Amino acid sequence: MRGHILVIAEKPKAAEKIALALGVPKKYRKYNVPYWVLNNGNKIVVASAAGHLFGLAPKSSGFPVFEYDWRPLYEVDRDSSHTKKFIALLSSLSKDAKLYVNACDYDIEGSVIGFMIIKNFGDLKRAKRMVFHALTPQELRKAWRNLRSLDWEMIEAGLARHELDWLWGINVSRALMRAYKAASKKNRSLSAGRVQSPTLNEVVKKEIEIGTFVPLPYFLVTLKADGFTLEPTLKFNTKDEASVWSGTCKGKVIKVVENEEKYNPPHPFNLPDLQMEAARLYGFSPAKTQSIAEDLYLDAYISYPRTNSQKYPKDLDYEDILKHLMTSQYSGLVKALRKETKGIYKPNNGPKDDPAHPAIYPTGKVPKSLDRDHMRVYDLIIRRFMATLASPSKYLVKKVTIEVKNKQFRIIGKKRIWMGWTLYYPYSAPEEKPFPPYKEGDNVLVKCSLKTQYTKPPERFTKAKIVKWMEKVGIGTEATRARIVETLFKRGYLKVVHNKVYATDLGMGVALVLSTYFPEIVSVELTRKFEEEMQKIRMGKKKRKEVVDEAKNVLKMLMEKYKPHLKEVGQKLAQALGDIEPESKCKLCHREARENGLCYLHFEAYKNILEAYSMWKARLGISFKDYLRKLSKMKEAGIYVRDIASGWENVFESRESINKEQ
DNA sequence: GCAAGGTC
Repeated sequence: MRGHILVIAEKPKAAEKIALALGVPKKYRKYNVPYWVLNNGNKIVVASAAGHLFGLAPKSSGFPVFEYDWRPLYEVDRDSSHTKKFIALLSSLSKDAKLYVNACDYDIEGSVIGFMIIKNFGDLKRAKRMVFHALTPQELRKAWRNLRSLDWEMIEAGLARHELDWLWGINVSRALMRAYKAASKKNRSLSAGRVQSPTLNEVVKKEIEIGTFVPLPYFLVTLKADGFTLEPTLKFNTKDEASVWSGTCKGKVIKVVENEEKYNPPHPFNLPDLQMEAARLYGFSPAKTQSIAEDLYLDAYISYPRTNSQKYPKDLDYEDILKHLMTSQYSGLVKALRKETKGIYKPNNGPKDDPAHPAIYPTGKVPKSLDRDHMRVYDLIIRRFMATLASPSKYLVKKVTIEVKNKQFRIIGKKRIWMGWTLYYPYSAPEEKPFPPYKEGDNVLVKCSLKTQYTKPPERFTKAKIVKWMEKVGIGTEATRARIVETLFKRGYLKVVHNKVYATDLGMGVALVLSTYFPEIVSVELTRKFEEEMQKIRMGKKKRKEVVDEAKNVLKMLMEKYKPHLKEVGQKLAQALGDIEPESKCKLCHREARENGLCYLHFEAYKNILEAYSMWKARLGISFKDYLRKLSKMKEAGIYVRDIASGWENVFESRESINKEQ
């Protein structure tokens, strides 16, 4: 192995593609890890990492802690024992190499992964960076001809990202644990971080909103003709306004338009879209879908799933994939697709992109047997793939405009006249609606019905919706979001009932403590700030040390301010976990009383009840007592609102207060 | 023991 060039990829799949692009490689195995050797004038050895092989570890168990080391990941993290054999191989292949090429993904993490390997086992003075944005042979050969010097700014930015997350995460987590231990004498894993804490805070905000929600009454008038509902329905604040629309009225058809509407195929799957669909159709959590997709990937049934892209690779051989699928249960659909496209495949690529990986597609390898859940995800991917290549679906749409009391309403009928992509992926096909039988000039009898309705609280999160929210606000990555949501459950901050997410007392307590003492960490802005700092380092405008020192100073200051409150914070957390009782209890629950003898949740509900009454009185003319009676039984009303409403006389003891409110 | 980020 003397004098070879060692090329380091981020993962085995990429290593293989690089090796195949650079020549005719021979595949070897050592420590059960594959690597490739080829000769194109130089002896080239292509091997790979498996993501990060090194991680940060504290130098002490103190608090706060600002000293850390880079250590092999398998020493630091129990779940990373598989990285040991990669380290062993890379260490062995690094001996006597004349050049080291970092060929990991071209992003700050890839720069760190390759850098740590070369730093530990090779020689940074004889190192180069290979820069490519797709794993196609052309792109890889071009990158090989244009090897760059080591990308120090990217490396520094990546190292800083690790250090900042570590400093914030470990210190704030320890702050929580120290406080809890001081109050309860118990050890318990508590945590906080740049991504998990804003996520927790968002769920807690919604929990409080739902729990203290007071519905407002309004009046809804629905118009119907021959069983068809007219759009829109009418909303009124008072019964008087609504009563104009009652009984049977005359309507006249003033316009009938029939035309064809086209619906384009869906976009190729990225991971968030796949997770949403699996959640919608099968109730799978994002973590479950991701883990299944990873299994399918490792068995080579589908392409790399941890992607945000909605675009297939430019040179993807669609016919080749379909040809293989002919031997599967999908052969009927493949035939139909070939027929309608005449073999010309133009995917409906979406707008989202990912520098490292294309959208998810099936490789064509047909699984022999899959369990039910794997089959469901595989089926979604196959069908979605075919649908993206198919033609738009067509619907005949009949829009009838009916005038009633000088106001225009519509009835819309929809009939599918061309299946198009909905044949392959029926799960998001637009719904058919019966055709209204009217023609222009028809007189129709319209029946009005009046209903009292109540506004609804915001919808609860599902796990999939949390992941979607994280994506929307730009925190976490494809690979980490679902995992971080699971962390919140593992900590006992969140729980799930019938697929809906609830914040626990502990979760609410932690969110409250963090918002009070470490507001930065519950804000998505911390991620923005990190990103700006990384950008500055990459542009050479700032040094890693400056950025890290600034963070250390901010944290030192926050911890100094926090320390005097350690005891009360600990008590709060211990109360939330039921380890200790509060000194003065809320009149309605086990929580600590704050105002009017109520905890902060019941007090918030109390305020909302008082505030909403004027609206109820104006709209329904209801007495305060009846208002409370009604609220106590409404499912739309928050749980704390119902507690207050049904316990009002015990809590406030008097009709006097009731009369006063009237 | 605690983060977030890669990937087996």
